[in-house]
Amino acid sequence: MGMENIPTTYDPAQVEEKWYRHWEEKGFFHAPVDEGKKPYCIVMPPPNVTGQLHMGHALDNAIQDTLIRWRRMQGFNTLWLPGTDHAGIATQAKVEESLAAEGLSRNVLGRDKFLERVWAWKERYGGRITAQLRRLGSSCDWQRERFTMDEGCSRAVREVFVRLFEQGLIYRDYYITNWCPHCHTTISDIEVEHEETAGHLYYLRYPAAGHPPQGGSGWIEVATTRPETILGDVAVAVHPDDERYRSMVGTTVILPLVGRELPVIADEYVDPAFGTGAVKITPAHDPNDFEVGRRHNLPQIKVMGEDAAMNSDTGPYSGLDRYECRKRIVRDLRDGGYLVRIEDITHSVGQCYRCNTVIEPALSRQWFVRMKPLAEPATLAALKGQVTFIPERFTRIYLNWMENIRDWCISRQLWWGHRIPVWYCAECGEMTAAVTQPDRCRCGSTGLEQDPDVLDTWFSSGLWPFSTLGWPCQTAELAYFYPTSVLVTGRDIIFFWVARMIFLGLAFQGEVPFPSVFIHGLVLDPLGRKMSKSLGNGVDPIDVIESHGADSLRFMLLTGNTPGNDIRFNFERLEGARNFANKLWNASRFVLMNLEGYSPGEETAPPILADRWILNSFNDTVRNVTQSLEAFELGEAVRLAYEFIRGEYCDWYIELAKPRLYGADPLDRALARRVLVQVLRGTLELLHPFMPFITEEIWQHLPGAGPTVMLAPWPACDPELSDPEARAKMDLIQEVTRVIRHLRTEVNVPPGKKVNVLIGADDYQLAVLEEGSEIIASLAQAVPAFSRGTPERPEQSVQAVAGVGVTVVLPLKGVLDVDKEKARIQQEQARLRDDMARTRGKLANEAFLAKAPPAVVEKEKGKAAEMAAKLEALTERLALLG
RNA sequence: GGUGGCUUAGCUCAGCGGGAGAGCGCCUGCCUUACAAGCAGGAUGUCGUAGGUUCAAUCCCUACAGCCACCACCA
Repeated sequence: MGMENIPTTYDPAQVEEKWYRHWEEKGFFHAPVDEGKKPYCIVMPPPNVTGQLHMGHALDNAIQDTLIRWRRMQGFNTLWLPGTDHAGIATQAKVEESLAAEGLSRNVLGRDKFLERVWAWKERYGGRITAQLRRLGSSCDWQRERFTMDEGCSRAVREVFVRLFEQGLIYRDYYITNWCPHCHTTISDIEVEHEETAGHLYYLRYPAAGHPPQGGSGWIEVATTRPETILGDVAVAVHPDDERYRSMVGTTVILPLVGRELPVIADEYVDPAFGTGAVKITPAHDPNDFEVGRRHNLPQIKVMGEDAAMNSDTGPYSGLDRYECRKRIVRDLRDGGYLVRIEDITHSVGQCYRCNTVIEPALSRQWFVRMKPLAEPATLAALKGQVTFIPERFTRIYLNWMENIRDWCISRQLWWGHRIPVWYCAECGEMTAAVTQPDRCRCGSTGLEQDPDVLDTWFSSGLWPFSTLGWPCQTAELAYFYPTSVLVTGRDIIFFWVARMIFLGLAFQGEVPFPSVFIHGLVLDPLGRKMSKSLGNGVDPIDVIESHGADSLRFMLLTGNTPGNDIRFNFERLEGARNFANKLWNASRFVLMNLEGYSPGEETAPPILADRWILNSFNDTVRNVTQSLEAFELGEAVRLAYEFIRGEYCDWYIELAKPRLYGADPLDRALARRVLVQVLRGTLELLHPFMPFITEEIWQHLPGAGPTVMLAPWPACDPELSDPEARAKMDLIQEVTRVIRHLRTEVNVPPGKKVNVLIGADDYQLAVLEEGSEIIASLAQAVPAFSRGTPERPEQSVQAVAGVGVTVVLPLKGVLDVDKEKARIQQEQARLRDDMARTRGKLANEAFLAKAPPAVVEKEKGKAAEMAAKLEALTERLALLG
């Protein structure tokens, strides 16, 4: 390979596509079942099938790909299972929009034709996001790609529905649900976003019917934010203990404008301190009123239709939009003398999470999942540690939600989705739930009609960890890969998705779908705002890949933040990442340029200090990176690798190698080359999970490369390479080098000019520095000489002599006083021994072992081991000091 | 109303019981035969406030303040 052809700047565009194609074509992503190997599996959170990649996806997938690539190199049989979601409301809305542009609507087309259009839409845009995921470098098993509405997943959906139905865990009921007047469907509680909104509180006076009771005022005053709903009022409620209204309970009042007589009832729900302490009750249009209505057996009067326009039962208001009606009602109430006053108020108003339309609570017949029996095992699983959230605080959030969970409304008045597998008999009215369409009803009638509604999108994604592995068939994949190893997702969908996968996994597989849930934050814009279409502040990952490369994007997203925390998109850091890739590129160029005639097996001299030092450092890095990955600290892992490459390999080792490469000793030259290559190769392997493309490109250029770095064994920590002595010596040599460099600038010695240096040191240091004198000479442009002991009045010597530009007399700060240093170490050792005794005592204490959770015991053990290691290091250090 | 998070160098953020750090920016000097997307050197911090625990606290505990997020049925 001619290195002259390797350009001095790294160009991602030249290599990314090439390698991705290579990997995919060679089948490196594919994971067949192999009982001889340990499985490691992640199911990808399925993005919207017709969506486009955004930064959230980029972060999510960068994390997953890093974990997957790392485990794959560790020798696990690694399956990253990709797929897409049909995204009911979102996709249907998009297609409806495009129809509207043609002057069409879904109702004009009819259900079948409309669905054809959606499928065509899916065909057209369905490949876009998966192509974009490839550009990120995602090493998923595309041969196993799934879609929530493919045959297998649909089968699983029907199976789950029918089984839950048969267990009585799915029921159909008239209930008040969140109606989106724009999307024309019910949505579940978590799909409603509450926003603080400025509104008005209208105080209205309802006159008493007949003669006012003794002591009464002749009317009752209620407060409402939605005056148009008075048309559906059926009662006025007060708190049972409220003295002000006690005499009125049981009497009736007249509903203004309508004239209906309403009973005054007592119910604990009313807060006497709010408004007037009297509440108008509208069971068909408010969830609380609905409950009150049920308790008191009140009628439910609907006053609005699907568009949230007033219905035909509202007389003069019929046909008016709800807000238009509000204005009219207020005017009419004022004219009639019923309006007492209007107050400004800010209150939280529910909006549809898709279209931001204000939700109208509405009464309708819907399907629900009974949550209590499903939530209990899911709660227990988290309490018992069968599912662990990373970071841990999300466990509480999850538990909190699970414990207060309400029944899940799963029916949607949409067409795009899994149609509810229930058929109604025209003859007897019987409902039949079935996996496949039944021929006839139990009564014998063939007049069956399927429920028109479809299921909530999250119903099918909730089955994702097992439906994608073949369930309900007991496939080899299911047995082998379930439960999966970890779930990686954003904290915004813990409720929507994670919780549902957990309880459905427990219900149908008897096991949690994953032992760990790794939660990451949102990617915010550079100013810390959420990226959104309406703000137009989104950054397109594909643009970034094109300008800076996928590796840089991944590096930027993975560094400098911690699990669960939001991350700001930051162009400076992106450039930093690109610069780092370039640094890596050039360091590699340097190595490759110096390999002319190199053969891996050639004879070398025994390692010298510099080699021992870099190998020790590399070994430490391997250990620390691996440990960080095991703790899901990806940012820390990549930072460690970064610091090793920049701070040690590039800044020092390469510089140390230069004179050796150009020198006369062939054995030493061979040694330097060998170590340069060995460490570079290992570093590329460590970095590969984070920056797959550039590492593959360089790795392939190294002598003895295999088919792919993807399948190279993950670097192992090698006790043979551990060499604290070399580290200690190099620390001293580096310190001296830095001090000389500093003094050179202080006294303005021109860069190329050599200086004579006189260094005072103790015996131990003298030995070390003499060993390192060549290093100091070349890296500090100095001619070092050493003297025993501290030079007198060192600073003055520096000034006086350096002014001439020839000799620098150098004191070594701090390290000179060996006795002091020894004392310090001994003191620390004593403290460590103390701590260790305490920890060991704890670990020997049976009461502690019995009571403490396993995690705590493990932590204590870890601490003990850590202290032992520290102690050992200190002992070595002490020995070095003589 | 409830819960959680954040507050560390000019900016963006790591760290987290015994040395206060990185990147960018800034200052000085360098195109030194891998890299100016670079090299060498440098300046910069009462680690939000007040208490407490500890031999030792930026890190643990308590309270407070400011910002942010989530949850909640305020009519």
